[in-house]
Amino acid sequence: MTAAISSANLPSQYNPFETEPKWQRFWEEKGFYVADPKAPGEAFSMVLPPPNVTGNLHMGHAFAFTLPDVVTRYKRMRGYNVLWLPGTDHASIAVHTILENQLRQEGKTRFDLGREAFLERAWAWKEQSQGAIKSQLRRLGLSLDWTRDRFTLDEGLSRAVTEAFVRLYEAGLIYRGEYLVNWCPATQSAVSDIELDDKEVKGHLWHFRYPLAEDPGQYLVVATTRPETMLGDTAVAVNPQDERYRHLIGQFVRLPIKNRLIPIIADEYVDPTFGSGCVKITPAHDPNDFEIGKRHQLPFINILNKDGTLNENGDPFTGLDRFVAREKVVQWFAEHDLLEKVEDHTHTVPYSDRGGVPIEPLLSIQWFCDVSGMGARCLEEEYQRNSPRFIPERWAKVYTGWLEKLRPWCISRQLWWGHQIPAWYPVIDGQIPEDPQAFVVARNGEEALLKAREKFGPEVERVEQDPDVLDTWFSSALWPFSTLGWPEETEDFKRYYPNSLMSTGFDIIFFWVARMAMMGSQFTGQIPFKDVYINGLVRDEHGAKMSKTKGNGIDPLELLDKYGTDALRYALVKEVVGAGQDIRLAYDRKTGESASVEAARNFANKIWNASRFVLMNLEGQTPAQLGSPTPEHLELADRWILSRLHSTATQVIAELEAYGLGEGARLLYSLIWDDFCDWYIELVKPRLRGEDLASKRTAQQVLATVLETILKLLHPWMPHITEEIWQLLTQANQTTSISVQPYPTPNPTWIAPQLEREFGLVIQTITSLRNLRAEAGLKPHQAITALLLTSDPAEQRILTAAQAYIRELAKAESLEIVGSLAAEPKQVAAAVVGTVQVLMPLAGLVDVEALRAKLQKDLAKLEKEAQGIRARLENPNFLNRANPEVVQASQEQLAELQSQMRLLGSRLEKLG
RNA sequence: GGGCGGUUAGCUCAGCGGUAGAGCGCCUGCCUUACAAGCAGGAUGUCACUGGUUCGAGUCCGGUACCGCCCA
Repeated sequence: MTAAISSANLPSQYNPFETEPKWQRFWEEKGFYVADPKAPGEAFSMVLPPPNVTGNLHMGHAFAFTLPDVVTRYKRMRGYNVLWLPGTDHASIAVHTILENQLRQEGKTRFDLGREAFLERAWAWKEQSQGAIKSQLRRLGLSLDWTRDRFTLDEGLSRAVTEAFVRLYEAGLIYRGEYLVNWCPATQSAVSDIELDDKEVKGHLWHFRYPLAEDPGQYLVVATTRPETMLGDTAVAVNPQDERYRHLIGQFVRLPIKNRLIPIIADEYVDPTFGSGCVKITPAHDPNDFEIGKRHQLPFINILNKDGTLNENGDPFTGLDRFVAREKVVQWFAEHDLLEKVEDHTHTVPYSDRGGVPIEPLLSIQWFCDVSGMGARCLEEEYQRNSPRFIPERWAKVYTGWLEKLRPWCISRQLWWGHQIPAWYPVIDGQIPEDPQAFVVARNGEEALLKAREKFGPEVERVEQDPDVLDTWFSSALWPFSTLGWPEETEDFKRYYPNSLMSTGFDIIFFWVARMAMMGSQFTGQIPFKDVYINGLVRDEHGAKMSKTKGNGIDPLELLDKYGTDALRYALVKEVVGAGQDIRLAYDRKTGESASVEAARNFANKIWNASRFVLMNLEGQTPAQLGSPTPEHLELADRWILSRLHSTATQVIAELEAYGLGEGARLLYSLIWDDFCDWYIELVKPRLRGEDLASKRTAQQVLATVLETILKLLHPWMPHITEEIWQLLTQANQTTSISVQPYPTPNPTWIAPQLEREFGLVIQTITSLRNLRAEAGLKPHQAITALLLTSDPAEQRILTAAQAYIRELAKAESLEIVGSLAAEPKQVAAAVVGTVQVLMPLAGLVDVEALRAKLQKDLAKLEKEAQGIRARLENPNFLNRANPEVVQASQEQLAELQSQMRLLGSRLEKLG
């Protein structure tokens, strides 16, 4: 099968659904993207931000993954030794939420099921979701190395997690401690600060009276938004400078309901201007109060159970839900005349991201990681060496800002799906000692038992592993190196670490990027990536953030099914400005159509048809068989398109090097559609049909080389269609792939700005004639007579060289380029380009008024333009202070406008 | 309260010191053997407001308004 035969059969519409799966399979089967650490070339390595195994990919994934694929494909073609490693994340809390919702439908809880059965379900869910995600990643045409696919809970990564935990513990950086954690009563787990979602809530501010112990007729007024917490109050605080209360400091109030004496203490934290200036202190249930409690050695009274009901300390409301208890407390105060007042109060309440309910600060024993040291090292790296480099730069501030106010990282979660904490408690006499510090950390159960007996004596019967799992982000933090085989010093690790690039969203700079940096610096002594490219969000058609709760997501699969992968990829990337800016995706919810993806689909179709034209005219010859065109055979149009090609390639490469992915996409659009299709192909048609075989061959050579270069330039954005056409064009027969061909290297000697300017005159002349035709109401097939009148020898030379083009594209059967007119034509449509008078004599009946109106309109336009420049040139300050070149350019510009106006004026006069 | 984006043609967005562009949509004419998912031609803008810098400001600097995000 030759290309000549197959290209004759090419359909006139590009069908992505036939070609895309074919090439996806081809790429993977042939292993083009399997990294070889032994192969030469500077390493370019990335790990895919692992999608959660929570269902399907959404539009944000499609966007966030296409961007680095453009970079990866470019780097691969540039000869780098590329590794792009895929994987998925177990997403502890998210999967729990899904499974527990399922169980709720069945009227069960995970505790009914038990750990083992629950985990079985989790693994089954993971299989299903992971399968869907992987096939979707493949459908996006991402050039991932699937032989290195990883999952955060797989054996190797779990070993890395255990190793990291043990090493951190041995370095004294992991400890158990009693802290106020953000407790989610819905999921019954601690959540980190950054898993909180603050919501504005309309609530109340209740003002309570706390009677003084020594004088029950007097009382202090405290205000609270959470009345039930008063059951755990252990002090009332005032500002030490506050004259109103200074004399009371050290005295006591009698806490209502509980009838408990609690001290009045002085603390700078209290704002004397807010409310009454008295603050109730509940150290076990408020982060600020916790700090005060520690400063003043107050008792910590926990009143809550883990499910959000009150415990025995909440007596007399033991067993009630926190919100029911709230009402009861208020009622009690009201009944005992201790409720001073109630105000409406809008305040922010922290909600659990996953659980969807207000979190409760709760005193409990958790595992913590002291990240202060690693954080400080990361900060220094960023400040001293700009490492990692953020693109766009402004995100570095978000990163350093967070690192500057690091808190201990609570890494334990009261969940089952995840990496169980590698800590064991000794069982002595059938019991685990109450001391929270009685544990050992080990790599496995056997080691734990040995360590436990060593530490607690031979009476340890057995050990019991901590039931909690680690925060999912703990394993994610190791991702850039755990995926490469760490803690082993593997070949991959040595070759591809640190990663060259991390491409991800701004929303997880804290969750993820900072933690990877910290763990990387801790375990490998290096920041795990050189560059961090931060992409923006895909917003919906109204500019709103897509979210599950709003239900305004746009399904990428729907658009892929409708327009194809290349179209979606191109549509997403071409919207990007610089980097990191959000994009908005046009979308019609009624029809499911997207104008921008459709435009990209049309672009693909345009490329397809231009290629079809080229293939049909190469007579079965490949670019290699045709060879390079010899410079002396090139004509004007050839030199022009080659100049456009090489200058655009130069710009595209500069953009790619600076992560200007959208800009590069737009540059190629213009090169392909405007320059190549609209002008070059049209200009070359007569030569392909003509008798001049040398000219024909040159045209074929230029068409072939330009098309092949364009395909390579565009490949990173639209990998499938470029592969499809490239295979046909080169007759590569699937022996190799365009994706592993060298990226074009522009040759500056082909770039001819002067020639491009001159060609501009030709284009304008043709456009002007077409305009005259249209104004005169001529049918497209009607031939015209054209006169081009200019006294400028340079213009004469250019037009003469291009006269065949003008004849062809303006449908001029007679064309004269003259310095003066022998006889003045009677009725003539006229325009002016440069100093060329473009004249189209019209035979027979013509609407003279229409010709006049057209000339007057053109004149008015010129006059308006001239006025601006004249005003500038009449300003002495401009003449004195502006750059002389600019002044001269303005003068020349005005001179040209004036001569154009003279020419049009004389045309107008001649109309009579 | 602090920080970061954005505001340009009906819509989606480029442009970032020399007097405004693209795609879609709109109007006119075309199924011209690469392409009607197309071709040719055309219309459309106090570049949010406001001071300033400059010979000259969508373009640089300050402020205001509105929209959106992030952190308290």
